[in-house]
Parts: sequence; structure tokens; C-alpha cells
Amino acid sequence: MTVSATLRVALPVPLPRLFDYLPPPGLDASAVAVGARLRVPFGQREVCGLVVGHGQAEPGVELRAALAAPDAAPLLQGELLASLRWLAGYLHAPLGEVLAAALPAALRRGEPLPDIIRYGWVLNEAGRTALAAMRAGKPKALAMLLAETRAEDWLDETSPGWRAPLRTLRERGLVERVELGETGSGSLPCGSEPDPVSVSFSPNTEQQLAIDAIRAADGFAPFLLDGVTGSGKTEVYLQAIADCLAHGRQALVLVPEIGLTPQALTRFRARLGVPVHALHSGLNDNERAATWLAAASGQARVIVGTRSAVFVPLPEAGLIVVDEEHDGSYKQFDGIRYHARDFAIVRARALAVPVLLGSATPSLETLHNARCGRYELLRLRQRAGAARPPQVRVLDVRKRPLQAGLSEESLAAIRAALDAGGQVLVFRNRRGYAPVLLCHDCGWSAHCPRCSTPERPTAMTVHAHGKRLQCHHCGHRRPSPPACPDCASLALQPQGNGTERIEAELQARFDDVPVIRIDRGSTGQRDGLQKHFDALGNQPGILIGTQMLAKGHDLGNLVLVVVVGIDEGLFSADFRSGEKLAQLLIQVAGRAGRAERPGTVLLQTHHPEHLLLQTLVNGGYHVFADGELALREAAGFPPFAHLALLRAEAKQAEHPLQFLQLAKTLLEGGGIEVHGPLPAPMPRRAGYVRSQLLLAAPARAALHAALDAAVPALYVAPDARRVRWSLDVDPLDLY
DNA sequence: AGCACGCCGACT
DNA sequence: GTCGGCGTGCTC
Repeated sequence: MTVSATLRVALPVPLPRLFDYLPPPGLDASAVAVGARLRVPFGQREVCGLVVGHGQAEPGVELRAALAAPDAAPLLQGELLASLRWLAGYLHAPLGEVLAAALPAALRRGEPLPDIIRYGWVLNEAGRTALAAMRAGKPKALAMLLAETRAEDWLDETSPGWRAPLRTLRERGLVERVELGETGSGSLPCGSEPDPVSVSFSPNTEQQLAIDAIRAADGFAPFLLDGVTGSGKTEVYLQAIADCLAHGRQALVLVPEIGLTPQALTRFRARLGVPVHALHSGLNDNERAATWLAAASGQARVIVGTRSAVFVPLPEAGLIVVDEEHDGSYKQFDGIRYHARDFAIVRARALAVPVLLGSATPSLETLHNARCGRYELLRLRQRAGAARPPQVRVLDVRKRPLQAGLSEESLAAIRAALDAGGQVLVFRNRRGYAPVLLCHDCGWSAHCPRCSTPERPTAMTVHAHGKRLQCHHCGHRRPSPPACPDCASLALQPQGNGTERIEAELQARFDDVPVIRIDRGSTGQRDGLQKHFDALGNQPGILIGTQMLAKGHDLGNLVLVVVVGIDEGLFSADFRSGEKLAQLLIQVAGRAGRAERPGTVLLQTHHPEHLLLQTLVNGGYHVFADGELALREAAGFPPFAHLALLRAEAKQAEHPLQFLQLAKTLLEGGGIEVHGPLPAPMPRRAGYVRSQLLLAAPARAALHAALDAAVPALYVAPDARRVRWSLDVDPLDLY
């Protein structure tokens, strides 16, 4: 009897096991490598998985045959495949789902490798002849550019809207399309690569020390580059990347979602003098796949991208940089809940390369690692050039009259800043017109029908100047009622202030300058933000915004920042809320006075004596961090304990509770703490009742041992099919 | 997660 | 008399 060779496949399904298949018809199992994709029949459908091993068919077991193996060579291999296997174990997530998450969407779906030929356009014989006689206009302007061959992607970047005049030229038979080789050979250049700007970068002492330390690194070496806003962290990154390139190696740079701006890329390209491959949400599936493959082939030497870029293959890795390492956008909040910064460190270790974590406000985890000596600390204390740190003042607004949440003193400071020709940023962490709609006669207020429970009503936010109500948790919208539904009174009043209302108030008050609101409601896409900044230029004006404004863009003429409504954040129950607020305040303050003019930051509060504010203002972020770390240690919270959160939700409350109760019995007794099942901090959302189980252990090993033992049983629990459940290892939020 | 099978309510 | 609700079972 013959024993046939089989393929072990990880499929993108939420099942904690692998599946065996016979090779596709006409193909030997040994011809399909580990790490190659495999299209297989699965139940009634067809899915694309990855081969993770080979085996022998057990006698008497009927296996199905795979349909096709689209890849000649493995897509995932070596370090990346090994690191992803480790990640699946760490997250206690099915390998197939982790591997699928690591592949660009186009490849995940099983599509053939994209056409990575680049095309360009150039004038033909007739075009060169006709050029002189053409009359001025867009076709002529384009024709002049096409005197040399220009790549399509180069035209996309430099001449938006070029395709319309191209059509004109093509119809007149003046241009031809040419192949330019593979995408990986460079996304920008071709003909007119911007000259590597010979910028005279003369590092200061601290920058030089940092650069030298990174240069001296041999193999895996984690660094925390701890530098205040404007201290020139980017220059250190650029130098480290340049060194890495000089050694013939690839560099990966991770940036937060909003940090990947066209200017940042232009700066990188100009300074490094090599193509910089960007991976961000603005790319389509084919572009992402092409960039990923360019990294895999080694053609891409510098890859800059957001969270998911941590999954690019780096066959010739030399350096990984994680900018703004404390930023919450590195953690994926659904599906495979990985943390890109943490996985970057895992990869750097496996690749034996340095990893550079940069921040002005390092996460307490990273700071703790630096203090324990696990990471080497590199500090940049000086602001570059003439820039001086902002002056921060805590403004006691108790008993003071407030206009749309702003005190007289703040308004006077705004007036003075504008009169001096400066720009002002008003920071308010609440979107909409007002957070609550209240009936002044009977006390009724508007609550979300899908997110409220009798014990815990969730207010709907007032939008559109009072005309609409919206729930920020589930997106539910409805028009504002004309009268109170309880007592029919017409005295419905928006309570409190959101960015929209502050905008209206400031527009009325400062009608001589532009007043621009920037938040998720006003600014649609990524370039919308930049358009606002461009429109304002260096003119006096007021920007009002939420988190979105806290970082990234330099506003050269910003002289005053007013922070409104931080008091909620001072008393939030979440153990990380203090850290997050401190980071936010420091980042916002860092916006002010980046040029030669020193900036002022006003923090409006009803709790001027609050320890967090006092510590932050008088001592700075590190003194705050010292205190916070001591509190975390005393309370047994990260980084002194390791957490995992098991969440479950369903339309009926009993299913999540039964499921979590079972989980609790499976997890207990392994030397870890199990808290719950407890209602989630947001116990109902979008019609689902939500509960959770919090797991804590002083040592990572105990937590993972308990999870290893319990998680497989969760998949087959009777209630598992009746709830939506998820396991979050190292949760950032406890809700 | 999909997808099929299976057994009970309001419709042409 | 059917169309369709979602409970439960399985996927190499």
C-alpha cells in the first residue's frame, strides 16, 4: 500500500488547528514549499491558505486534494515565518489567521502576484516635432515633461490630474507608453529623481552620542531614543538609516497612522537619496502587494509604513525604527490584536539587528525596560536650533465665567496672540456641538437606545448646532427631538462644549481671522488635514481640534495652545488614563513655539491642584512617569504585571456570562489572578451586552501557560457559538 | 467565519 | 400549502 505525501495547511479560519491536503493534481507534495500559498476546497467553499509543513497520509483517512499552488517560491519564509509562528503562539490566535493578517490583502485572497512592471510615457517622433507648435495649456505642459521618459507613479506624485491631458496627447498620436522594469527598482525616480539634497546636518553632542551608540551596535540591540519635541529625533533616524544603507542593508521605519505625511516622505527621500517605499492606508491592494514584494525581493531598501508594515519581509534587514513608540495606533484593536512596536522588537531580535524606539513621551513599558537595562537609553534634551520650550500655565477656572468652555483669561490670551500675528490652537477632546442634550424642566437627557442600560445610560452627543444627535460609541444618529419626550417642555439645552460649539463661539468672537475646526467630523481624508494647514499658511488664525491635532504637522507660527476640558481624563477609571493624558498634554504642548518664538500653553482645569498636572508642569514627563511607575508597581499593573482580557458579547446577557464562567474555571488554579466575569466598562454597545474576564500574572510565563491550557477548550465550549468572543493579550484598554 | 441542514411561524 | 427564521454541526 502506498503512503502519499501530504501538505499541512494553515487556513484563515478561526479554528485552532491545521488541515492536511493532498497536493494539487499533477503536482508532487515536495514541489510545494513551506510558506507557499495553496488554494484548497474547504467545506462548500474555496479558501487560500499557506503551507506550513509536509506529512504522510494516515492509512484509511480520505484527504481532499488541493486545487492549485499559485506560488513558485514561498511567500513567507525564514525569520518572518518563524516570527509569525511565535506571534500566533503569543496571541493564542490561530496560525492561519495570523499568517493571513501578515500578507497584503491581494495576496491573502490567493490572487497571482501582481504585475510589477512599471510603465512610463514619452513623446514619440511626432510628439517631439509637434511640441514647439503646440499652444500653451495642460497638454503642452505635460508634453514638455514627457520630453524625457516619465514613470506613471512619478507623474501621479508630481503632476496630479496628468491623465486627462495625456488622453489628448494620445489621441493626437504624440506619445507612447514604455516599460520601465520592476516596481521595486524605485517608486519615485526615473529621469528626475530629486537630487540627494546635500543638507548640512551637523548633529549636536547628544545626537552624535546617539548616532555613535547605534553605530556601535552589533546584532540585536534595542534603543530608546527619548527626545523632547523638536530635539531632532528624525535626524538621528536618518543618520542611522543612512548607515544601514551604507552597509547594504534594508531599513524598516514604523510611524503612527497620522505621522505618514507626504512631507515626511519627501524629507526621507531627499535626505537618503534612495527610493523610499511607503505603506499606508492610501494605497490600493495592488500597490501594497507590489511594495511588500519589493521588500521581499530586497529591491526596496527603505520601507516606511504604519502598523501593518511590521509584517514586511526583510531578507537583508539592518535596522528597524519605531517612531512615536508610545502611540496607541500601533495596537490593532480587532481581529489579530497585535502590537506593532512589540512585534518589531521580536523581529529585530530574530533578525539580529538594532531597533530604535523614539518618543518624547515613552510608554511606561518602554521606560521601564530602559530603566531595567533591557534597552539602552539615548536622550536628546535640547531643542534644535533656537527653539525654546513652551511655557506651561495651569489656569484655575473654578467659579470663573466660561464662554463655550473658555475662560476670560484664555480668550484674552487668544486675542493677544492673534494681534501679535500668531496662530492659536484650541484643544478639546470632545467632538460635536455638546456632549449632552438636557431638558432644563424635568432633567431628561438624550441617551443612545443601542448602548444604554438602566444602570448606565450613555449620552448621545449633540451635533449640527443642535439639530442632530449622534452616539460616538456605535454611530447611531437621529434628529434632535423638538420637545422633551418626557414632559413636552421646549427647554432642551445642549450641555457642555464640543469642538463644534467652540468653533461657533470663536468664529463669532474673532471674525477677523480664519477659525478652522479639525476633527473626525470636519476632516474627511488624510490630505484634508494638510489642506487646512496649507490654507492657513502662516497667517494669524485659530485651529480647534481633537487628538488629531496633537502631533505630526509643524505649525511654524503657533504661539499659543489652550487645552480645554481635561478634567474628565484626570479621574478616569482606566489604569492607563493618566499615562495617556500626560502623553497627550506633552504632545499638544510640543506643538507650540517650534520656531524662534517661545510658545505658551494654557491648561484650563477645575482641579489645578491635581497631582498629575502639578507633577507634569513642575517636573515634566519623567517625574510624572516615576510616580506613575511606582503606582503601577504598588497596584500590580503593567509593566509590573502581565494582563490578558477575555471579552465576550451577545444580544442576551446570559451567554457571555456562561462562557466567561467556564473560561474562569478553566483558567483558575494556574497561579494567575482571574477577575470577573465583570460587565465591560461599556456594558452595552450597539445592542450587544458585553462582559469580560481579566487575567493578571506577575510573570509572563504563568499567564501563557494558563492560556495554553485553557484556550483550546474555549473554541469548543457550548456557548462559544452563541457569543462573539476575543482574547486580547497585553490589552491597552480594559474595554 | 461560512455554509448546509433542519425544524417551527406568517405569507403569496 | 411554501419562504425563511436562526440553532447546531462541520470544515483535512
